[in-house]
Amino acid sequence: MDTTTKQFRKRNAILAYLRQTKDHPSAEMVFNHLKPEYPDLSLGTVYRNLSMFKNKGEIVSVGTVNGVERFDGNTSPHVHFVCTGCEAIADLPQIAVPEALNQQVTQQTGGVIDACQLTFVGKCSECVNKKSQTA
Amino acid sequence: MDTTTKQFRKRNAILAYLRQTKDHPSAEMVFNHLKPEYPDLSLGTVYRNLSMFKNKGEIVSVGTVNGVERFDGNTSPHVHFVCTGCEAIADLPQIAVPEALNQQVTQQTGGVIDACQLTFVGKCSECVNKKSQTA
DNA sequence: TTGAAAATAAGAATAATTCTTATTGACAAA
DNA sequence: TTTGTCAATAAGAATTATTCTTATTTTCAA
Repeated sequence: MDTTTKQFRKRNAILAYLRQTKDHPSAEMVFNHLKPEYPDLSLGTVYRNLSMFKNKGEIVSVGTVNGVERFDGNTSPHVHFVCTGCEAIADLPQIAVPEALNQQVTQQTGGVIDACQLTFVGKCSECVNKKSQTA
Repeated sequence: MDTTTKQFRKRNAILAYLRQTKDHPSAEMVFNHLKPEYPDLSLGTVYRNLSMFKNKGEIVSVGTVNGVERFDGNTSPHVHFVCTGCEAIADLPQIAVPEALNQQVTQQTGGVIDACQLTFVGKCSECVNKKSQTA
């Protein structure tokens, strides 16, 4: 019975979704997206696998918004924009972190740098408009 | 009885500690630090006040390390260095975020930028040494 | 003093995340 | 092919982080 096979490898579905989506979903968002197709999917499984993929470097955490961790299947370093209105996280692919900064930090700390996170926080144009409509 | 007075205004003690320390403590770290002096301090009170100070802009969140939020009493924007070994967060006061980046982002998004977080993640010199000793 | 409203805080409740244990898959040996 | 063993996977239980509810204290005007 091939449904039995389908029942497993939920791990793959989780990774595939992260890779494919342009959102930067939380564990719960991933769960909600996959639950219809995998009815006996557990939220714990989503957390466990996200954590495992993160450790393996297959996905990346882009920090937390209102206490909820968000993930990105795109591991190449890029800048993020977090909207405090709708809680969306968008990529800013055309902006790069100046390499000179890394070198400065290495010098100052005397340690080793693994990653650099640059995040802009604000309101996206949509939420700015919504706000002005209300007022 | 003036001990009664001391029993309250724990809020002030929380803010004072954040202002004075160079660590970037979590709610629990703040709780552990103040508990000896304020034996009936509740962890909930620490969370609530940290959240309130954050909203008022008197302190700032510097993100989470291993799922635990960390705070900074220094609200002037500066760069952080997170050590994944000892979970310490240090300031890098001499490094500034290039203003040109802000302008780029404003143009690209068409939205409003409230803040910019630049964080370097790696191992501090101490943890690098520890690691090589073990090997 | 006393009464009402605001401020403050403890403990209860909830939400996020991790741990434990049971189930399934893979695959070598019979 | 079956069966046994070990690794992989996952569900639900448990734990930890955070927020909510309700009780206590303070303030201050009457």
